This record gives sequence, structure tokens and C-alpha cells, in this order.
Amino acid sequence: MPYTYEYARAALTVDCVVFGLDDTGLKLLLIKRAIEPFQGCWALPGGFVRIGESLVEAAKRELREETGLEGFFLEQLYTFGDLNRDPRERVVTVVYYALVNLRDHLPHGASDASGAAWFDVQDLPKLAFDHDKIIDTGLARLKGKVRYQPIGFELLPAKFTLSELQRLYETILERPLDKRNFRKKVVQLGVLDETDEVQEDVAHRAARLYRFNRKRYAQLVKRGFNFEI
Amino acid sequence: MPYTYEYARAALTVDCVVFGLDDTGLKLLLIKRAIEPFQGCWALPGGFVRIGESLVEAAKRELREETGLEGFFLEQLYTFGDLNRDPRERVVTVVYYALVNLRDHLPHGASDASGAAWFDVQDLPKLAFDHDKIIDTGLARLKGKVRYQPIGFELLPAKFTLSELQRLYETILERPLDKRNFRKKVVQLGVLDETDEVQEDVAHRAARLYRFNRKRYAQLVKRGFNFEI
DNA sequence: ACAAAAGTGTTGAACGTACACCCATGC
DNA sequence: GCATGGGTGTACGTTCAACACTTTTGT
Repeated sequence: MPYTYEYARAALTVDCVVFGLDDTGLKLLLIKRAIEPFQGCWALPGGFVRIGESLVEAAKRELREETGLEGFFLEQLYTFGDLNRDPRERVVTVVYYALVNLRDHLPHGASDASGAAWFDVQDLPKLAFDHDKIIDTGLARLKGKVRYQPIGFELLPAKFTLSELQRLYETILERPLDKRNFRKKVVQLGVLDETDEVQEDVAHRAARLYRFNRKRYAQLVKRGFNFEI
Repeated sequence: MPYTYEYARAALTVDCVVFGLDDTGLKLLLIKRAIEPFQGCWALPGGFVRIGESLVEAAKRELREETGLEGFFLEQLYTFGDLNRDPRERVVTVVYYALVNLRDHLPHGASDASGAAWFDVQDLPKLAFDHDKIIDTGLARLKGKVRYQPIGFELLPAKFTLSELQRLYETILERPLDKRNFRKKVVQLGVLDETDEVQEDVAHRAARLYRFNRKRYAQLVKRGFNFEI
């Protein structure tokens, strides 16, 4: 069932830069391409935008189909439209980035036999198309945004320790932070609720668990408050 | 000469949110639509992306064709792809925003008979499509970015007074700034060169003219410096 | 008892904020 | 000489950065 237009049209795709975090560092979800071009290469999950779905819907669908993920933070990153991105024809891709919490969603390592796998962002394989450039853009955005928007919490389980939160910032910002200053700062922001639970099964003193309070954050923002770490 | 594809394809356009600044406030460049849909409505300059041009090229071409502008700051803003943006068919638009210096480029008011005109952002007419939403996104970006990237200078002539710079920030951030503190701050940043010229034809003491030093800024950024106002 | 990480305060330096007057120029 | 905006410094409070030891728990 062919579709005909007066002028040539570019193909439109979505791709997703999916970040996760575990105790060995920041991770990125890639899938192994089953078909040409770049068959066998690792690539960002993504695919064609259908005529009846919006861009975010397309991104969510692709992630569900290719990786089984659902219910994650998803935000538009950038649109890449250079002429020779794809050797077959003109393809414009709208890229989203997602933040998922590896502890609750996927134990760790590869998800299943679907060809998806988590890679350390410091040690990525050769990638298809211009996906290396796209990932650089995603990393830059994450690094820039994490300091003034509370998106870091999306990479952690609902309840987390202050040390986990600190390691998150240290990993993303790629620099060490002072423990006492960090704790003072995040607690003073007033968007963390202290729970009455502590870690379990750790071979040392168990740390208190905290929770990010989204409602409180929204209230404070209305009053002109600025999140910043 | 028709083009045929196996699946339906969305049309791809670029639109431009063009900001300018004069002494009455922040301005936006709009064009009056000559054809349906929304004939006679004001709209953002823009049009279809050709198969042989990149997205930025398309944005630059549309601005040249529709408004005569050249040589301005241009950066991708966001891509809008909801299903019913355009009543005719599925249209995905990649939006860029531009910053132009009204004093050097266009005297003021409308540019020519092309149907383009400058509007105060506080007092915009009814707009075609979802262009009001796009403009809100552009304003939010400008407001957010002007504080930590030296993009404000793009709205001023090459040589400007500190008072002009202050008015720029006050206009965009929509709040008054303290004159002495502002001057201390921007001078300490070390990216302004004091020229040995002063204003001419003003009915009071002439202010010294300054210039933004792009090279110096790039050097400082390499050394880890953060622009912030 | 030892290993491992949790938790906790103080001080000095830098920075942000509030604030008012004299100066130079054109009319 | 007056109206208009240009240009300047200080004092106070807040925030940031550097820094080390005790506590808790499991093994």
C-alpha cells in the first residue's frame, strides 16, 4: 500500500539514549542490530515514527518493544538531521533520553535474549550511524541538567541512602564531592523525606533511607525556589 | 514528479523563533500567512525541509527568504510532533531560535513589504497552528539560558554600554537588577573589553562602550570557568 | 577486635545583596 | 542651571570549601 507525495520526504525515526546507574558507574542501553546497514553493530534503541503516533509515543513504544522497559523518565534531547546520517536515504531522528533505575527494573547486565545490553559509558563499543555523537549530546545534557533539576533521583530506587545519592552526582559530574558539604546541601534543599528505614544486609553500619518528595519540590518551585547542587 | 513510499510519511518543516531587542522590550519576528490554513494569521517564519538540505540549512534559508535576515545566532530549540498540529496532515516541525541585533540589522518595526513584522513578546497577536506554545518554549529557553551562557550579547550591537546590557538582562529575566552589583559582576567575569569609545548623540553624559571578547570567553571556558549572571 | 561505611561542626574565604551620592554632558 | 543617565564603594549576611574523628554494625 504505497503513499505518494509531490516532493521527496525524509524518513522520520526516534532513538533513545537510555541511562542507568549501578555501583560500577553510569550505564547505557544498546541493542545489537539484526539487519543492514551496520548489521551486528551496537546501536541506540529506536525506529520509525508511525503516522498515527506522536514522537514521545513512538519513543515509548520502541523502548517497550526492544527492551521491555516501561514507566521511566523520558525527555526530548535533540533532533539530528544531517544529510548522510544513514547510507540508505535521508533519515531525520528525534532523540529522547531516558533515565531508569536499574535496581528496581532490571537486575543488572543484559535484560534478555532480545539483543539489548548495558554498557559502561566509559567503555562503549563501535556504534552504528552517528550514534556516538548522539550519546555525547546525551551525556552533556545529563551532566548539565542534573545540577539544577532533580532528575538524578530517576536513576535511583524510590528509597536510597545519601551516600548513594552522592555517588550518583560524583559519577555523573565526574568529580569527587565532600561528604559533609554534600549532605548539608541536599538536606537543606528540603525535598528529601527521611524514612524510618535503614539499609539491610550490609556488612557495616546500615545507612538511613531517604525518599525524594515530588510534591514538596513542586510547591517550592512555585514559590521561586531553585534546585541546585 | 511524485515520490512513493511503502509507509505514510509525516511532512517535515522548520520554524524559527526570532528574538530581537530594542529599548521598548523584547521583540519577536512574525510573518503574515498568505495561504490557507490560517490565511491572514500571524505565524513563525518557516517552511518545508528540502530533501537535500540539513535542518539548520533549512532554517537559515527560510529566514533569508522570508525576512532577509543573515548572519545571526541560531540554535535548535525543540521538535514538535503532535498529531493534529496542522489540520491538513501530519507535520513534524523542528524549531530553531535566533537572536538578532535590531540596531545593526533592521532599523526597527517591520522589515519590508514581505509581510514580516516585529511584535512585542508581551503583546502578541493570535497565532497559527501551535505557534503560541512554541513561542512559550522559546521564551523559557531564552530566560533559562541567558544566565549561564553568553548569548545575550547576540541581541546587542558589537559595542554596547553596561546599561544596555543590564536592561537586556532585566528585560529577559523580568526583574530589576542592582546597577552597582551588576557592573561589578559582569566586569569581573573578564569577558568584556572596554573600548576607548563612548556613546554619541545622547542628551546626557556619554557612556563607555564595551565589547564581548569571544576568544577570551573560549579560553576561560577551557580552564573550567562558568559564565553566570 | 577489626573492617567498613555512617554520621556529624566549625572556621575562614568568597560571594551576594542592599544601599546613595557625585559626575559629566547637552540643552 | 537643570535634567538625565553615568559611574563608583562599603558593610553585612549568606554560602561555599576545607577538613578528621566517633559511631554503628557485621564478621
